[in-house]
Amino acid sequence: MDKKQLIIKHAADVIAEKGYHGATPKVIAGRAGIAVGTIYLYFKSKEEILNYIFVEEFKKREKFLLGLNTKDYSFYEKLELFLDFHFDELESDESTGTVLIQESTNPQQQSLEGVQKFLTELPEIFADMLQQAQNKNEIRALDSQFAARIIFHSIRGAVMELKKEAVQKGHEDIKHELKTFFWNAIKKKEGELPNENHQDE
Amino acid sequence: MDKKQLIIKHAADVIAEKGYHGATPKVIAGRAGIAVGTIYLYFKSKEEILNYIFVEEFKKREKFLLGLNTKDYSFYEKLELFLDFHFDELESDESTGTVLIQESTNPQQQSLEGVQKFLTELPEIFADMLQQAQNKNEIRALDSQFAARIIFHSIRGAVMELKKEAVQKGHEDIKHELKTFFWNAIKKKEGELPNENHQDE
Amino acid sequence: MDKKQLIIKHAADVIAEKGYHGATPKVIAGRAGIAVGTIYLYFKSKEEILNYIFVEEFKKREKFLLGLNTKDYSFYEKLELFLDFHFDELESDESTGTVLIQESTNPQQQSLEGVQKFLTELPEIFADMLQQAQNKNEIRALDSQFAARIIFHSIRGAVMELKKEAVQKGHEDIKHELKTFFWNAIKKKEGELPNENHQDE
Amino acid sequence: MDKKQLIIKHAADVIAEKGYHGATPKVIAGRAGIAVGTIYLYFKSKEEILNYIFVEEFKKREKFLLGLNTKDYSFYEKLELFLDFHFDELESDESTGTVLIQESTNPQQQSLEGVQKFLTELPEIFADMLQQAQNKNEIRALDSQFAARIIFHSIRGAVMELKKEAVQKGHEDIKHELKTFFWNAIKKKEGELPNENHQDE
DNA sequence: CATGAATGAGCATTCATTCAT
DNA sequence: TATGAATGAATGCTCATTCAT
Repeated sequence: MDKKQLIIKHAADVIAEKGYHGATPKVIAGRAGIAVGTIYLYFKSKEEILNYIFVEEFKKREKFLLGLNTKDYSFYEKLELFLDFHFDELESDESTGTVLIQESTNPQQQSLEGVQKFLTELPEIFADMLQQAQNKNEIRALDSQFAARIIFHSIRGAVMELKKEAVQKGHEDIKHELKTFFWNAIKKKEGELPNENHQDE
Repeated sequence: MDKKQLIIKHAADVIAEKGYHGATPKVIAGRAGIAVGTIYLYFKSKEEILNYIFVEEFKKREKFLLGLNTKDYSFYEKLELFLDFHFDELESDESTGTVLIQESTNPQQQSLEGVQKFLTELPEIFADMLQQAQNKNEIRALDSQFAARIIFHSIRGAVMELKKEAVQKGHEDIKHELKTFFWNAIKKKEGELPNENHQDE
Repeated sequence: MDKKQLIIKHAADVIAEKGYHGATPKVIAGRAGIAVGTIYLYFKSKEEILNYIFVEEFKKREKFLLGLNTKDYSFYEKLELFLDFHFDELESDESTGTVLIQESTNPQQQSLEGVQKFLTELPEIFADMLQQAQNKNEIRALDSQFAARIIFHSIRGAVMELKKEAVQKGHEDIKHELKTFFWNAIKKKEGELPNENHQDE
Repeated sequence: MDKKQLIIKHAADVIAEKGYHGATPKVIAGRAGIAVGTIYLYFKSKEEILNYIFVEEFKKREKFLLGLNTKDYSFYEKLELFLDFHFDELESDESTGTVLIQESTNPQQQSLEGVQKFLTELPEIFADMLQQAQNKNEIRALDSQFAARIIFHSIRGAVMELKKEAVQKGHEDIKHELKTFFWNAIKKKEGELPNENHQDE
């Protein structure tokens, strides 16, 4: 197995478990069954490990999202496919998902190139998709930038919850719930805000 | 001036800026214009400062939410009032809001009583409100626990974004956008999921 | 009650219990029911408290020993009276005795005037007594300086033991054992205890 | 060179000189010519260093004393051999001896396994030897437990004195004085030192 | 390539002492 | 006198990083 991937894998495990600061190179090396020094043959610093994780995961999602745009999907289909992709990723590698969510909130980590990309470029692509959907009249009028971020962070939140509740509910149910939730939030059609209704009365 | 509040205030500032680990007692004391030792006159440990912040903020929100339930508001009104309250809090004390969002994701902090309350009891109260709204037929059928958490974390996410973009958009606009978003996501009435529509075609 | 004595009393208690370094002014003040600042009205420093204890206890013993020399006792009688005096002191104020033994071994404390006196002048007086006894042919030939110190430290050791064993044996028994032990060690030739001789006469 | 022994050696030096509390890891490391962190590669804490010293020295003495019992020595010979052994140890490593005596009186250190063993098990073995000697009629009737402790602590005291007086008197003289002192204190009846008897034969 | 002992700046915390009240 | 909140130097210990083997 590629040693760089071996390190990344165990680093993600330990960071997910103990947080970035609790994850010492010694512990990561121990888990990976290698020497501390070996980590520094593949990464310049501990920070770079985290950065690498974010860069890799960003690339995967970016590629997928850009790929979606080349095909002739409705926005709802895109949303669905992206959520499926996202959840599949999380299922296949739980700790990496946790790390993405956990460590992106830390201000000291937000200067990392990978974290920054993950946090700004990904919602950006998503916002573009929302804007196109709006142009095509597939969804209601909304601030696409803002809505993209709400959705992006809601997914983060949903994932956080999933860790906690020892999964009473299956991933499938949660995905469905999320899709419905978001679709209702952004879809075209009926319904003004109730207080506008109130004002009519 | 109350020294405990002085410490809390500057601790929140520094934690918001540098993260919990970057916020050393030395720096906090420096900002507050007091000696390091003084911190430990009011708090048993650095951890206790963070915990205190969470406990206090939890109490405020709990009180407000429980207060809402005693009055005869529609769910939409409740949602609106809570968002108003929440955003007002954040506006009046930006760093505390940042801390709440930032530090609640760290696994090492999640064992703190205050963090735990904030992360579990608050969505719980919110879930109760959603459940009642469902019973009264105010909103569509949904998993109230899960929806509560999506909303809760979306607010967290929205707040995170607000910090970043040097507020191109005003709080008022964001509040309105969020209200609309959530209300559409959960309101009664029209509209099945589009793919169900597709299947009909 | 004299406040200086009040402080000394509780300081001795705490030092006996936790050692000099474990005895913080805060704890001492707490036990004495006074404020920390008050201690510093009566003592220049924490070190001075310890010094004061040693000086006071040294004075008591010095006075007693010098007093013995003015009277016409046999050496055995003197030894007996001194042991009685010493044990009586310990019984009436256990923690002070513990402090004397405990803290005199610490090299950082040995520069204190009081500790130094206790550790050097007291055995010196005792050595003089031994020397006189030798001159009068009451005891065997020995190095009086050295013997004085052996005896002095044996008493310290005996006292240390007394603390530990929850006193299975009474003070009286221990005193008798010590007297016999020392007397045999230094007496002229074989023979009975001198006061047994006296009783015979 | 073994680094654990290097640390122990310099730790003992510094503790002997400044006491346990004055011996900071920084100073110990400085003396040993290593970094502070290196200490913690070999010892879990500063306390463990002290404990290790006591455990090691206890083992040495225990082994020697138990070894004596397997051979057919008279008690006087045993006493003599033990004193010789003890003083040889002290001569070859002065600071360790000082530490044993100095730090065993501190109540906070007395909970350490090694200190406890040194202070209770060693006199216990000695007491057994005294009891056997009594049974064989080699020495007078006495409380073997108590006498063992007097002797044990007298040796401690004698050692303490030795440090101080810049050794006016040689170790040999002191050993002889101690042997005579103890032998007189415990021997059967009047009489000469046993080895003088031996020489007579 | 791989190792892991060694490093030392930096951390959270304590506590003897002061001083305005 | 008496107070006790405030101080900040100093403590024991950790951990990201290096480098000789």
